[in-house]
Amino acid sequence: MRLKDLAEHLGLSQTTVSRALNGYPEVNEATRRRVSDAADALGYRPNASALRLATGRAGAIGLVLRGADELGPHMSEFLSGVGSHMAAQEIDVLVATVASHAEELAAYRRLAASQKVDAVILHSPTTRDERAELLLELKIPFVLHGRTEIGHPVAWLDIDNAGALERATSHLLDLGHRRIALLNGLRGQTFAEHREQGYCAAFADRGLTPDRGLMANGVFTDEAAFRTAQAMLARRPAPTAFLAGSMMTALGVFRAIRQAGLELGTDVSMIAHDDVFPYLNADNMYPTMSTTRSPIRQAGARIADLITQVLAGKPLEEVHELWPVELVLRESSTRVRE
Amino acid sequence: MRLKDLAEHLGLSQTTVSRALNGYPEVNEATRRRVSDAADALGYRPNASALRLATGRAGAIGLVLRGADELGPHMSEFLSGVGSHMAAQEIDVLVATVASHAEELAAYRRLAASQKVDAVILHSPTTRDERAELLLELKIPFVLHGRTEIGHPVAWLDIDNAGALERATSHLLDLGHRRIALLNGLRGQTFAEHREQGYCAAFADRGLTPDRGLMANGVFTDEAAFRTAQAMLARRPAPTAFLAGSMMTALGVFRAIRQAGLELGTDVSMIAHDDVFPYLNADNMYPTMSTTRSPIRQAGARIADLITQVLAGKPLEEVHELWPVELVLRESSTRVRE
DNA sequence: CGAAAATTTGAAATCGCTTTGAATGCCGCA
DNA sequence: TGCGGCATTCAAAGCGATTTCAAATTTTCG
Repeated sequence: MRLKDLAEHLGLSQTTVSRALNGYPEVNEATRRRVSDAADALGYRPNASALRLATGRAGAIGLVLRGADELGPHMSEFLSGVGSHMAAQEIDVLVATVASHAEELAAYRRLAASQKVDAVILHSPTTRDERAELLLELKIPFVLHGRTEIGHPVAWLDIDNAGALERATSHLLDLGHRRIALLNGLRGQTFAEHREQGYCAAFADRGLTPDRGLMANGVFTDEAAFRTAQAMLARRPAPTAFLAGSMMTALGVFRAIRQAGLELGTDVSMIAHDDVFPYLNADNMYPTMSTTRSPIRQAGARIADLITQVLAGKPLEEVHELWPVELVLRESSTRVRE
Repeated sequence: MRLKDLAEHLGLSQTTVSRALNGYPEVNEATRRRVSDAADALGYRPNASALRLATGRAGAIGLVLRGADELGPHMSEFLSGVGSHMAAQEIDVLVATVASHAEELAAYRRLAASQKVDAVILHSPTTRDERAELLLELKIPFVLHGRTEIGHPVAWLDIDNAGALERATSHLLDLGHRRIALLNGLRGQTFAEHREQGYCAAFADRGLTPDRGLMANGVFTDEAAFRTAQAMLARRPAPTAFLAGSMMTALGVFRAIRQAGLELGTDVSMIAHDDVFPYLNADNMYPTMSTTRSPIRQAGARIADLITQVLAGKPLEEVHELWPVELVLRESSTRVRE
């Protein structure tokens, strides 16, 4: 069913039918009704490629995922947040997966050259993100999930990682902990730097300095966390508290604690960052897990929103959102016990 | 940079340039070289919409995700498997998210009507999957991840869930377990039915009958698993072994076991199904987890492959793959101890 | 050498839509 | 009656690629 068929069926020109369906004012209300009824009845929908070619809009946004390891379970949540908002706008989401940084850059170049997307979502930025610079150069609008420091203004949405870690660390310090291990993300990632800043700030506020040996950078897998935590617990004096970068990290740390013959929430404390996965609930862990909490799905939905604003022409300087992070105290964080 | 521009730049017609780039035989080798060099140098890539319109191929496949709860962490792995293979073919992956079954059907109708995709990947089928029937009716080619029983032949790739559970159950029976709890997926899902069949078959082989009260259906979240396992452990006599439907399920069961004051691998055994997430490793759990193992990422990559075969015209009857599932024995499954 | 065949190139039609610019019909009003 | 103005409708020209069909050039060979 093409526009032409529909037009013939109705005894109208393509022009009129097109206008009727797209809500142009110069078409008779009776005609419009007739057209849109027929379109519904016949299940007409414009051919996407033709529409895109004619309008010059791709009607799609891109999301490039690099290696599942880095993304882990976050992505499906984030994606469903994005998707829910995009569907309403008749914009689809193109997901490309790449293996390396170089491939990722190439992917953006391809997207730009073939004009497959109107904008992209950029995530997991580094402090000075090369991809962001490339996107600016390619003139692909984008919204950044996170922050980066490059010359130009960019649209971004981020959670207050520094604030979250400052509060979490402060809380542990207030409970008397002094040797607090930080299992952070990879060095260079903006969020990891911010978390470190927050962590250090809490110490500094109290005239204390953190132990460098208790600050680790790595991927957020149970395995990496297990190894790191195990090594740290073997030190003397051992840390009395852990700040875990993600729920997967928390699982690994938890395992290390048990294997060391210690008890979480009694001998050792932990606060983990929780992106809120529906299939893994901090509240249902045993003991229940204290967390810094920020739903990643909502962030995805909001970013989708911001993308449409950017595409509508809103100045990038005005598209900045810093979301606060809740500190939810549960059983895993308790007063130090030496 | 349009084809026209490139053609003018080279002093050639669009026809020739197009042919040169698309590998048609009737173009002089010297010309072809000249053209493709220029294309590379200038970074020319055909406009995707125009290309699609002209060729009638959408150059994309669709993947509709319904509610993150059902998918959980599986999807990002699966997706990266799919994506890696599709990128090579210059086919992109369109991900749509929907909230309900009805929305999902509507999404397929939209995809069909607007011809946004050449094919789709259908996953998590029910025994008689309505979506599969719709796709046939809409004449959208698809490959099913899983199996379903509808009138027509469909292309599918599935893992041998029945075989996997039969072996896992048999193993537990051989270890002397008789009260083996099965934490299965939702009723109606094909894989859940298959798993139940395998489970029952193992009992039947030994002239035994499983306890219906130990067969539960639910979503694969730690929370659901925890509740179910907790309830089952409260029964008398209590189950001595668990078959967990996923790694998330395993975490929940594990927690229930500990909370009941029991020890996994000693008092209670468990075998979990492992889809192999890079961020959660059965080998690194404590105790290490016995699993039925089948990497979902590979399945995604292979399905991408099958899609291209189907699009190339391979008869659906010939596109069937049943993947065996490994049974990996580790510390969590031991001889029963009454 | 010259006609036929083979090779190489190009002009124009096509894909299905939007949008420009023109045409039609109808009304009111002088 | 006639004409400007308004409300509607339409024919045709894009959008940027592929592809058909024809033309130009070169090669082959009797």
